Amino acid sequence: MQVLRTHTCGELGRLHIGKEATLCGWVDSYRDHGGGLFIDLRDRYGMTQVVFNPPDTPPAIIEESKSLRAEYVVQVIGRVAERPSGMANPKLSTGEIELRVTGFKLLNKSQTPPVSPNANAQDLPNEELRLEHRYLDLRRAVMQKTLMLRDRIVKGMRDYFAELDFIDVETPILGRSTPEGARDYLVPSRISRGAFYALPQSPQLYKQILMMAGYDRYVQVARCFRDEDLRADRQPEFTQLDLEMSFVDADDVMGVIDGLVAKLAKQELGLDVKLPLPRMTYDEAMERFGHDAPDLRFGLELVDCTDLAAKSDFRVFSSVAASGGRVRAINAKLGTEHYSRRGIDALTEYVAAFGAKGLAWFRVEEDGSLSSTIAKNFTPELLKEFGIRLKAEPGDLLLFVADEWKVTCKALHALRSKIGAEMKLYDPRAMHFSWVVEFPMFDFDDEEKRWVAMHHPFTSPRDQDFDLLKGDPGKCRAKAYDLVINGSEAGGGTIRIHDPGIQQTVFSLLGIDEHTAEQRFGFLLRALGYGAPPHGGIALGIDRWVMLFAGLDNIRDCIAFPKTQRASDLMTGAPGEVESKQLKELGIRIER
RNA sequence: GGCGCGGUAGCUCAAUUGGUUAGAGUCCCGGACUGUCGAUCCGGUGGUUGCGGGUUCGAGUCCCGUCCGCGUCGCCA
Repeated sequence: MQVLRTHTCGELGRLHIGKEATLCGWVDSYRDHGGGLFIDLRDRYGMTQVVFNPPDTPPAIIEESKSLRAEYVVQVIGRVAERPSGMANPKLSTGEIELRVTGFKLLNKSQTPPVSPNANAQDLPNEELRLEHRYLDLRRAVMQKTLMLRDRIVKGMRDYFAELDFIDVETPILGRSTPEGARDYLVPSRISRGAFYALPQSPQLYKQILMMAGYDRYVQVARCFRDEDLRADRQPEFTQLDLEMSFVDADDVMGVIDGLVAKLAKQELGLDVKLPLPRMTYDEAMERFGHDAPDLRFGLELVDCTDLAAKSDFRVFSSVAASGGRVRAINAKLGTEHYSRRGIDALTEYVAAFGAKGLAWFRVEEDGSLSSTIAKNFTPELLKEFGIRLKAEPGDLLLFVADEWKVTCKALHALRSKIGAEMKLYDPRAMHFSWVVEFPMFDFDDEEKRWVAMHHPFTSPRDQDFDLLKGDPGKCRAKAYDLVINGSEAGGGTIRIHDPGIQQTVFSLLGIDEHTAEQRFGFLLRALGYGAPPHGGIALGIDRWVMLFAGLDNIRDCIAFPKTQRASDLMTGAPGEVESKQLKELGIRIER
């Protein structure tokens, strides 16, 4: 047969009635009625009911069709026919028609699949099996839907930037290790024995060099690698839409991304996103939400009560206030109904994982008074002040964390997220896009007793903060911006330093002396000395975009061949051992 | 590395306080059936309870260790 198929399983409809068609696909399910047999034939375009029935189908073919099982691959030739009245299936896009078989060929058999491509959500096999037999798992309609969404998102991005004159430039995968930042994946060099390449954590330095080379708008769909522990939204290799622009400030970069967000939100979700996207400074985000990527789909904001706490006789509050810590709270509106004493205990246990030593709480009674096991430590007047500060109304649950600033942020952010989800304070299908800007340049590493770059060492401080570099680095703010979708960091970028002097200053502040800087970044410093344009850019986490656009809660379902929590590939068995000959060539001996 | 959840038939799950021969649905195998679409009906096969040790008259169940998967803290410029 010359033509294996004339149509796909998703395209036949009323228009084709009476025509002959040849379909190929997988047997999704079969229904044997003795005299005749139905199969649902599936490919990535859809499903079509195929009928083996006299008089259309010759007896020999009907006999042959009896051996069909799930996932057999078949070719069927037949006539497209309208289904008998009352027999249409509204669940299928092709449900008004069926293919009445006249010719048939079994293209391949299948063993009984351990992972059923047609399993419904509650009978989904465990993930271990799905990953081991990924070729079967990827046949499932939701997986195909997600990967097709991913394709449209990436294509949408590529088209968008191409229209804006960005050019796609590939950068090396084999690069050089930079000790700052995440752990590198290393690749040993055979030729330079004892030396290693590192897989890129991002194409950061290459894209800056491209700006210095005059390619003023660069874009790349770039694979990135970080050898850190995995999470539901984190894989060791992931994909970024990476871009860089010359002669721009932060507003220009955010403006470009605003346009992309609007385009893709319209294209994929039918949403009209209002531009410009809302912006919030890092300081405001930390104060109101305790996190640099706040979920703005709901309220439940943090409220500072340190001044009131200082006036109480409750030692936990007063001592924290006296020692420079913070007492902050959230008001779970009408939360007493949702959280019993036991429920509050569970919340207390939950925040303990984030370093909070306890969770103080008050219920707001019918008369507006605050009740709690700790209420006796507060005067009625003070309780009233707390109530006013937190806008307390009957039925509300007030939850306090008293600790150093960082702990109150972590614990209350986690608590806010948990309560927001548990009390269903937002529509899970809602989408919220925003920017968080003006991040601190540096974070003080308490263990190593030194400043570390919050973003990366090439980030430019705000113009008005240049003097703070030498005076008070902790107050210095960066030209940095993170794109936040539903409480997830969906992208981040900065305007870079283009002045070699400032770059040196930042290096020395980070404890990178001239010699080390020369060794690691000499090429960048030299390039800065040959007419580097002001430049900046951003990288968007494509896997996360797909996850959020698809409404999924884990990133593995957005990646065709993901890794497990132990960073292994259950299908191929990677990482695997290698021949001793290979190790010998590389001069590597394994310690056991 | 820490904490938590899970691992029982090919698959999804159940199994009371430690107690008879570890069950159900589905898949698979055989049979019946001319319109189903989660087809239906009848019959049947199928088990190293992840692995190793221990306690016990007796372990899927309790204890110790270990492997694997998931979530999370640390980590992730």
